[in-house]
Amino acid sequence: MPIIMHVDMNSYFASVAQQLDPMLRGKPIGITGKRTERSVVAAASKEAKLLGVKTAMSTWEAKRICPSIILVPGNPEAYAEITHRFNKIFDRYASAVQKFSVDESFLDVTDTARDYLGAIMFAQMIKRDLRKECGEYITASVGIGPNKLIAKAASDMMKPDGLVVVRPEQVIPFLNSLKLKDLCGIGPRIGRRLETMGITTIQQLRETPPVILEDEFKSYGLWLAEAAWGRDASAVNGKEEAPKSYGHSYTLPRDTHSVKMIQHYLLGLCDRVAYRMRRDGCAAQQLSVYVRYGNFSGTGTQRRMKEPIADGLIVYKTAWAMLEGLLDISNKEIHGLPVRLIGVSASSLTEPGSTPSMFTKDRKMTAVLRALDKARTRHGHGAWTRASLIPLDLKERTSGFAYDHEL
DNA sequence: TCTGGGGTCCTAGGACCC
DNA sequence: TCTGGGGTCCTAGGACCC
Repeated sequence: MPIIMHVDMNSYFASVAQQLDPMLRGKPIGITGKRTERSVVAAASKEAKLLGVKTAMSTWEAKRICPSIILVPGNPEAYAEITHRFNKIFDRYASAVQKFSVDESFLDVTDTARDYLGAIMFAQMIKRDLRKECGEYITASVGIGPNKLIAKAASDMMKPDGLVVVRPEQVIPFLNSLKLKDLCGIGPRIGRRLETMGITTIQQLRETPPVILEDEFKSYGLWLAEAAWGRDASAVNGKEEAPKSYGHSYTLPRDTHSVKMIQHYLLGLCDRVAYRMRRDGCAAQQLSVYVRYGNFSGTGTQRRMKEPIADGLIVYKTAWAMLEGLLDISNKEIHGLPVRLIGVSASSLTEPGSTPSMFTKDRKMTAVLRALDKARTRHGHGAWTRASLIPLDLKERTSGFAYDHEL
């Protein structure tokens, strides 16, 4: 029987901010995107949580509930650095480590810890190493169980800095103490659908014949039936998988009917997507665009490429043609609902490292892109920007809009 | 001026081909 | 009374996770 550990960093982004900046320690802080307006709290410090701030709450509401909150823009480089450090710690204790997100990992300690007592010791050693090597403010909640599903639910039970162990014989009583939504995989929609079927507890889910669940949820129903018993056969996958898509989206500074404004931000998004593809030596065979309107409804479309693309301008021209088909446009104005957010995503990627000449036929352009990419690799995304992105940038700034000019 | 931004996987239905 | 059937590609949309 496997022994799996799930390590979940507590208030991760906020903890990193407090670790790096002593002025933020002991204070209610919220981490936002690069912009604080029209954004949400990606992570709240424990002080902010005590005052009622929750993850994913709009910054607007967070400020209303907790006027003393300090909003801090995220610092992706710092997270990557600390994530790298704790991954090195995990490698010491586990035969396989699977990164579940930037702040969560699964560890297979079956062969290294040997038994649950050994796993508990490992968990304590990992916590000690984390403090020592990542900082006093970086703490984690650890769950230990016979599979990923149980380990993950266990780590959620005690926060912050918790350690919860669920031995195989304790799985059923443990599950019976949880709510349906505590299982990773049962979100609000599935939860509501189960409720309309009269299933409100994990116990009831377990007593429901799998075939009924399969009828309602297709193959997902069979997964639900297994999950109700605390079964999860998926292994800890230690291999680093190449991304399957690269996407960026952006909520505009204000809802708009302006074609120009949308084209402006779209070009920035496409440039970023294309840059990441070139950096990783791949190209897109499928492109998706997405629009969210002012009333939060949305629509999208995707298109197969005749040949793989990785040039920002080509990505942009394609994406705009697709977006144009989605929007009702005449006289450079969009009709109907104003646009709130636009997004672009590149998928069906070619094998990394397989891109011959960056998929642009123009050799001069290839050389230009290569030089520009080099500058970004060395000096960051702000190293250069397209001239066409500047006018609106200045206009935005003089009109008092705070917005990310790196776009 | 309530509701971000990054991903993954699955299903359904139509087109198309043999 | 009528409609083939199976596989694959493509697009749209929905669900989940952090």
